Amino acid sequence: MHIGTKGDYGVRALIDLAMYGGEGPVQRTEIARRQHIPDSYLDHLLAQLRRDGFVRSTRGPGGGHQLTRPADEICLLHVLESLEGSLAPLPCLEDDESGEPHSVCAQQWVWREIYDDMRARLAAVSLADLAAREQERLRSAVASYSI
Amino acid sequence: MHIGTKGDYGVRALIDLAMYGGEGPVQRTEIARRQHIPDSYLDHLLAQLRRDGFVRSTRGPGGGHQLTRPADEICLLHVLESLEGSLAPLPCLEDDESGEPHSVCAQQWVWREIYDDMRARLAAVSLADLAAREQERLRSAVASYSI
DNA sequence: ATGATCCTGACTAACTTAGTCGTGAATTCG
DNA sequence: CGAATTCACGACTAAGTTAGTCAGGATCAT
Repeated sequence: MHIGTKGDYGVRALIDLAMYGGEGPVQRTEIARRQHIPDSYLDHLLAQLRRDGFVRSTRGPGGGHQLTRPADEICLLHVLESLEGSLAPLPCLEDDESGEPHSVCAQQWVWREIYDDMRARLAAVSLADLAAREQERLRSAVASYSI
Repeated sequence: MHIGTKGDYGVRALIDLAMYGGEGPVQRTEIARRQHIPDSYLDHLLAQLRRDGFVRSTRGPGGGHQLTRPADEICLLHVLESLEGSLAPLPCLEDDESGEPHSVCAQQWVWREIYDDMRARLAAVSLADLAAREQERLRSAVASYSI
């Protein structure tokens, strides 16, 4: 695995929707501005997230993007796998549906546990959790300004 | 992180040395043949492992490569970090000596635990452990042939 | 209709990966 | 010594990935 800007930006976009999406659709340009993401790139990330059913979009004036489910029902694991593809650190751990058994490699047994544990931890974190942390981070940043 | 052929081949080369290096130096071409690694590529990997003090090489006829320490004193973590560079899944977790504090990202707190856990597990596995597993794998492969 | 907004695919530059190849340097043996 | 053997090192390359940009089309509220 390796979380690049896709995973970083994409997750932040969803956190943004979790935080500001209460009052109807949020526009892409607004997310891009708030999260410092290139607008044209965010476009692609939202398209991917829509394909995988995390967001719903409406066009036309007043349109924008919304989460399809409550933020506490969306887990980080699924979001990252949507944005980045498989998170497997070794090709031989990839879970492909083709049924082809991947070749065994010398370190497989070590990484199997690490990978399973990683996925379990990521599955235990929801967008709501991330949004709460972000909220707290913003609060403390403002506090430190006002000192 | 992402373990590519560097990490796979390099570790297998060291396992090979752990298994067959008891009787003096092992030649690169011999490792390459046994482990199915392109000879000229293995060259680079051994160079890296030598730079980081995992193997010692001697030239000339009868020369080859040897582990610098007993196989149970070399852990997988250090070997992989030598071959692949930092295993951090996010740039913000990279431990650089420059002292520059990397930017914080939204998911950092989740990955911090995962990364620490991963490193601990990799540090707990030695080349001797890997060699023992490989020995067992070979044994059972031979056994299944003779049925 | 029109203007806001999302949607899609083509394109690109920089970087990484997985090597190959050629030459040089050290060591041993006859 | 000199030839054979083995490692040592750097230049080069092809393919794939990443991180975008850009142009044009589709959809919808008003």
